[in-house]
Amino acid sequence: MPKKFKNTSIKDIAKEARVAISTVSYVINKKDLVAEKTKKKVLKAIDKLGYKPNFIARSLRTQKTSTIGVIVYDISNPFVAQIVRGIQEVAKMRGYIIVLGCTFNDSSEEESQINVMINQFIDGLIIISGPDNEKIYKKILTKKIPVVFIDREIVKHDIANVLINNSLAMEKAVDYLFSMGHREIGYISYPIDKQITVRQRYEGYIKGLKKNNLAFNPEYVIIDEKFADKELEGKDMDITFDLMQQFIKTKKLPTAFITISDIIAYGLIKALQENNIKVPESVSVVGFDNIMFDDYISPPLTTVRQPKKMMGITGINLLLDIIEGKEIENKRIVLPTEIIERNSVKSISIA
Amino acid sequence: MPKKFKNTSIKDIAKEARVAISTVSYVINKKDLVAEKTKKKVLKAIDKLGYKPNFIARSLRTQKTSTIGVIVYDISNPFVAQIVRGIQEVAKMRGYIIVLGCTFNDSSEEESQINVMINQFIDGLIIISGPDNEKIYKKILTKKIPVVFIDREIVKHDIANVLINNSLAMEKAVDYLFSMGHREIGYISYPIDKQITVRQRYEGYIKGLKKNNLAFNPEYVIIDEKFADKELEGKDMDITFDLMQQFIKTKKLPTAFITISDIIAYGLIKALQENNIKVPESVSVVGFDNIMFDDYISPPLTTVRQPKKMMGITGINLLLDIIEGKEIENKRIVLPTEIIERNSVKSISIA
DNA sequence: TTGTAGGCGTTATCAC
DNA sequence: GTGATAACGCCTACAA
Repeated sequence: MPKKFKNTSIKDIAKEARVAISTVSYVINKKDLVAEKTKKKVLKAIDKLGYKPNFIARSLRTQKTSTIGVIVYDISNPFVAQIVRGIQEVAKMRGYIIVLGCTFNDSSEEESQINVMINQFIDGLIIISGPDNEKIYKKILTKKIPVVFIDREIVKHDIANVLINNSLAMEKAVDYLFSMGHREIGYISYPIDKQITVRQRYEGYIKGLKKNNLAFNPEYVIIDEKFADKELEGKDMDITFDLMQQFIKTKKLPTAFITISDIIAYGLIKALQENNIKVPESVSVVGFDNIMFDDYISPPLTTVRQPKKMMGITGINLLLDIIEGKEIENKRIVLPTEIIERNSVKSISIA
Repeated sequence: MPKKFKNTSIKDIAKEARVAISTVSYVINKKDLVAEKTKKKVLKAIDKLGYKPNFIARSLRTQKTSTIGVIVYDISNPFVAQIVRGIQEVAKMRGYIIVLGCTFNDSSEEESQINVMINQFIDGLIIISGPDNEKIYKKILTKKIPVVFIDREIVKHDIANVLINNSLAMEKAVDYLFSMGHREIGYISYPIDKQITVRQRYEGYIKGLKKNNLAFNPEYVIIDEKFADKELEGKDMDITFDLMQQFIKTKKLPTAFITISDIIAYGLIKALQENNIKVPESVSVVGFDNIMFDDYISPPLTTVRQPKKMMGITGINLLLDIIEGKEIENKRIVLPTEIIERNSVKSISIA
């Protein structure tokens, strides 16, 4: 065992400054309760001994840790990294510390991580995406721990959310493609039964089709269980690529595809190009998320922007407001999306 | 204030099971010290009341938190995200929790983050990249807190590192380009005076040039202060793009560029293409890192692979070994790199 | 304005 | 094998 260096404690300061322990505590916390003269003495002692209050002891005493847990499914996904970034920034600003947990979309892993965190060392929790999990929602409700979910809608319970309008976003994507003359619009998605978010997007797609009097063609939609495989880390691109290689060989292509993530769009585009199908000349594609590489692939990707960083910022602010007992007017915050036009969609003339 | 739910404590269990507090503690920790019968009683009580030991109290008592801090400069950078991922995986396996801090390459921010963490609530620290900072090294040394740096070499002090051989990696990149017939090799990098790592790469570049009897042409190297601007989040691509737009207008291009990161390479390629300069037909480019998008840009990027996840895994294992007092044979671990050939480099015939 | 003392939930050291 | 009790470092009544 590496010998733990005995840190100077409030006691040492008291001795050094020749005051009572509580006096030291007062100057640290309630700055104005102590006479100027004693205060100075204490401060000097603190400085001299390089004293720093002990987080752990303080937490034990106050039952607050100023620590908030963040559960994500994959920190190396640019979409979530961007959200975490937003969280991190305001957490720091508001004096909180971030504890990170990755689940890799494994529900049992998620449960265990949340359990560890909830277990009294966290003031609040932010959970980003991931499959629906009723068990966890129940737990959170009974434990009464402050939680906000980002990009994961909980409909049945009164739990705080920050979201986008997934259905509407997709509907608008269809509208957009329609307005560009597309009449055969494909769709690539994760399985829709595991996550409400994903299901809502699909519903938006269907709705958009209907609204524009487009026939729904199941041939054009690719929804595959492989996407749900938790072993495949960040491999959505590769999965899509493989799926499309297959698709191209056996089926007729629509004139455009909508995907539920930019990463999937990347895989799609690559597969298309590898088969000498030009994007956007032969088939258009619109992604989802607007991650920072969209400008740098070719063609630059037209996509639905999610306000990632803002989702993080909004989420943590909401959470901290709850923790700090502020009045919350709205526990379900919906942020706007928009279509970012780049060059992966071509307008086609209507025959 | 949301009323904190009083959690069941070891005391409650003791009462419920009609044994002493210490007995409960024994069954939790030293499983074999207690008679089978009492053990069962206790376990039953624990189960009944849903008791979970309190991390904070335990930490206060044992002076260990099973928490390790990870300081990164930008969590949304795919290179660091991948390292963090490796860290996260083994941390979980070995029973530790990760606390994340982002510095955005701001040294004073880094100092403050490290200070907060060192401040008694962390068993050890991993620091990923970032500019050299003598002050921090001193601090770490005096505090005697277990630390390992990843991708950031500390030469003057006896501090644990996991690294690649930056110089050699670059040298090999030059060799590679040379072997493909290139004689004019440009170089794009962060300022070399802020980070040893970056400087070493530059030295490797120079060395590679010399070794192959290539003249060093300062016209071909782009090293710009803009890269050091901490305000520009994940904007290396954009910075490079702008820099190159300028470069292309005013200077003669080499036949190939080496960059110190794939992200920079992306910006470079885009600028080239925007100016109708074909990659790799007119100029070749080799990146650095091998991030997961390299296969999906066009042309797919030839690059120097860093074993990112393995760097994370190695780093955390080293750290935990130190924390747990294991014998360390080597505090400076160098991991191998390799060139990944894709399609951004063209072999040119030698006139 | 300052000092005393109890307790947050554990673990560890003693006795018994 | 089990039970009492003192710490870990801090905060906060309450008393002085």
